[in-house]
Amino acid sequence: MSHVRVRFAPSPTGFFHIGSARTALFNWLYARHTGGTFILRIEDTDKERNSEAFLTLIYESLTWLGLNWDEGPKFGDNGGGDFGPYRQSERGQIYQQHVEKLRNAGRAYEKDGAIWFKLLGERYEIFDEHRKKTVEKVKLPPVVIDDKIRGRVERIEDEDFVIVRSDGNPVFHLVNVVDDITMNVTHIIRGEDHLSNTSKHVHLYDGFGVQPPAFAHIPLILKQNGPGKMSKRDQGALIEEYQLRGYLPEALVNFLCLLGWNPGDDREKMPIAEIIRLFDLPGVNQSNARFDDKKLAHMNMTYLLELPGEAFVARAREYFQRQARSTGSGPAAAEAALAADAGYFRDVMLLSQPKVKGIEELPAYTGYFFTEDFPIDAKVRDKVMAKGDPKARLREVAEALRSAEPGVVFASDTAIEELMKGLATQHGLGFGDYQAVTRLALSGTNVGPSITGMIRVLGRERVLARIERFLAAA
RNA sequence: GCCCUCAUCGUCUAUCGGUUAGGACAGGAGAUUCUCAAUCUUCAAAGCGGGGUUCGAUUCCCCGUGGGGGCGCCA
Repeated sequence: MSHVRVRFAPSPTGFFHIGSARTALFNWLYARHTGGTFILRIEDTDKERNSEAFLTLIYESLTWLGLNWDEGPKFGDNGGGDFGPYRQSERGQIYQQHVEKLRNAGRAYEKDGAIWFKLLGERYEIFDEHRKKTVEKVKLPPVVIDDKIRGRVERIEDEDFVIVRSDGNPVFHLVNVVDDITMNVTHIIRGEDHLSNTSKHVHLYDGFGVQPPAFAHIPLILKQNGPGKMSKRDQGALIEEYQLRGYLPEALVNFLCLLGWNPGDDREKMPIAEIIRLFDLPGVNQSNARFDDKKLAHMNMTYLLELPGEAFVARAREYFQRQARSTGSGPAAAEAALAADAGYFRDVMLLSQPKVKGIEELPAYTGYFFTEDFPIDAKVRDKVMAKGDPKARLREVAEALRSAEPGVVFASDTAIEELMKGLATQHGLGFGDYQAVTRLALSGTNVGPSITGMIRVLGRERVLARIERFLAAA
């Protein structure tokens, strides 16, 4: 166990989003890399906007991403620790004591019912153009921050600031610093949006007579379209959304690692253990990164392709179950799939695994497997039926399949392939002449898994019935 | 307006003074395949501008420009 102690300190005032997740991830990676401690602290001092639902969402999202915390609120196997409580709403006493300390040291005073932190230096008044009011400033040398990512940063803090609101509630800057002191946090890894606050925090540390911890300000994630940083309202910003869409958490984590960090070479898809081994603060980029959902989707696909078949089937089933509970057009199709024989469902999913880019494509991609009432794509039909004599080809396929040994032919893709290729050579035609129309009759479309696999999985009864029906209608 | 910060293909990025500036996603073309994907090959695509320092700057420094963040009794 190293002495490194880092924390992720979200506030439960909204959905858990990509930016927060990456901040959590980088803290977690650093803790795991150094063998240190990863602390989860809940900054729920904003009584107006807090909610238990959002709190639970934080726990669930972190857990889904695999970012387990060593200290913090209890949730599953996570949490515990000797530096609690880990929710700021339960730490009122601690803050009060620390405010007293500041007052006794002459570093805090009351004004307008609130308590202010007192900067030490020569005072003067000046009109602030931006805020349209006269403010009292303090002459002070710049605060120097030796940031682990950005290097030396200087900023002058020249105004006293509120640390306890007039309603008695302590302010973020105060509680943040007090918690980091009392929880022995050694490295503060947070978004660059806090860089300007850091001068306040350093003064606060000084007020408590404590050496500030190391700071590491990571760049922000920008929204993929339009100006500004990514916020909870942006398309694709919510972690929960990816979970719901059947994304693999390891893919999302891998993608997030690469947004602002890289191993120093060309590798992108990497096991988390390797990332932990290589991750370090100086390796984090300094410039903001734009979120790219296409690249995320690609990363997800590569993970999906490598997923063991049974795991893929389990994920698929989970997704269909969620669809069945949802509203809209999804439930009926999903229920049909879930109502099917488990072995059949499994075969269909295994057949589809190498073909889809994401779990979320599965319902649409496999729909015709689970209903006899599937639509026929008119455009595809017109195209397929236009050349040659597809009906004759289809009759040949049906006849050959009917008279074939079911236990042998329908059990093997290669047997089906040989059967169809045999027909093709026998009639001096190509495999495609048989494939296209058979696919149309069986699925109503020209997109799908291999025709041989499709025939094998659908099975003799369905295949023959579908072809018969198709021929009758055509 | 003030303060902080950043700057390589459309996007994510490699390069720690000397490279034909590399990779990935997205895009184009081709190959392969039973469709569609995947895969493989391939094409196009970048050092923001101006000054310095240096034998030599994408790389170091300065100025500008542009992006981002902050300037709450929000966190």
